[in-house]
Amino acid sequence: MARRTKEDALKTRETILDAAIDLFASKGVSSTTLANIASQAGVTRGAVYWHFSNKEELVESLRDMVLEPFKTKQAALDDPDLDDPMGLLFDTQLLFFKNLQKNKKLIKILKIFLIKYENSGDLEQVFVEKASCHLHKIEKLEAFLKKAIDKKQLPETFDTRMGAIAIISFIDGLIHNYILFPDTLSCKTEIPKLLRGLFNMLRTGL
Amino acid sequence: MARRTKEDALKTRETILDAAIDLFASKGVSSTTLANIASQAGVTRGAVYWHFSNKEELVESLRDMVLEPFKTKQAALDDPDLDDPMGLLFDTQLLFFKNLQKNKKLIKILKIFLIKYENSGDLEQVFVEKASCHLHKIEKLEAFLKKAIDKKQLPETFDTRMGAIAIISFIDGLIHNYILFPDTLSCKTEIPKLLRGLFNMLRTGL
DNA sequence: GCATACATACATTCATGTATGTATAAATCT
DNA sequence: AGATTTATACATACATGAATGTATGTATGC
Repeated sequence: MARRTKEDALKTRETILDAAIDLFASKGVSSTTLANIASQAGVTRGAVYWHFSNKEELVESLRDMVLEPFKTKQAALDDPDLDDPMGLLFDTQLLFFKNLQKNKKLIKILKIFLIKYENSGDLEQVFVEKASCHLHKIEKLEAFLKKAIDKKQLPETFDTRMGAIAIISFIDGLIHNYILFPDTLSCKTEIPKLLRGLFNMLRTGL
Repeated sequence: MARRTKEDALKTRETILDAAIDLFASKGVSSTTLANIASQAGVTRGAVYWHFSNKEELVESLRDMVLEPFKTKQAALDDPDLDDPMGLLFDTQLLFFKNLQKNKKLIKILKIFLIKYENSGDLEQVFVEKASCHLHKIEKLEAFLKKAIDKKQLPETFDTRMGAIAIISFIDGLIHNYILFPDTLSCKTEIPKLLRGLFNMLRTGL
């Protein structure tokens, strides 16, 4: 049998992607072969090579699946004049975790890139940099914090460099924790509390 | 030429380990071959196989190089009666970063296990669990925080579960940040400030 | 003389990539 | 509308290289 309909083809493509997600998240990217993915998806390597030119392209497809949602959110953060920068930052971060909570597949993909994929060369951690809404680049976050200072939401003497590092580190750690133990952190209670703790720390402590 | 003296053998063993560290840290574990390591070390695969039975054993040797220093420190934290738990916790974490600062090789090895190694199976993150002085196990950290409550260093109403998560996440994030950009964080100024901020957050905020 | 500390050579597996086959959906022609 | 053609969506088969593991050689310190 061959040449299914156009919709059938899209379906197998997604089946292959799902198989890849599961295997990558459990065995790691480099130790899962395209044959593994094919058999898990119930197809042959021929199908995999038809939809993706190689494993790297498969990985990049997964990467896009996580990054795309943030592209839209990023625009709001780049807005030059905001009346409540810190509030927006808080909401954005909370929204990130809410999305994770209701999308189990997203968690798996994040897991792949955070602990199941060996990034190489200078591009290392490129993904993680963008993971929490593209603010992961320290410079961008610093610029954003300066807006908060302008709006009197942070003290004049605030050290933006250290503030940026504190935010990135804390969020990063929370993401790692969430990925390993999703059940220990609820977006209704724990996450907001922790984020509020972080933001209080920024306002009061140095 | 063959059969060098006993000290020579130990020297080549360390040369091989150093080569492995460099290659693993730059290319990732799975994409560096034993032939790569051998040539980088100036020996043949025969030498590598003489000292290590395979790549996995090499990786575990590196793991031991990082974990061993913590074994000793852990004993102090397990002490049932301490008069200054939070102080000890602070000092231990700071010492961790100080060790990183003066041991460039340690940073590389940490980098390998944090972002250049795809952990598989249920043992995933075993290393990371132990990275910050074995306190990474939430239960252990919770028990430790209870000691701090007993000593009135934390409020009676303190949520130890969330406190543990906050500490682990923040430290984890700082470690990741330090590994990627060691120069942005000094153990003399930034790290103590950030740790103090964390500890203040625990005392005051929720 | 024997175990050591390697180097060299060989055999095997295994994942990849590509080439080819093929049935059928879809487009084109009449 | 039916017949023919063509591109599609795979399955199958094959060829290749690369990494591994092991076996063997060998010089030398002990």
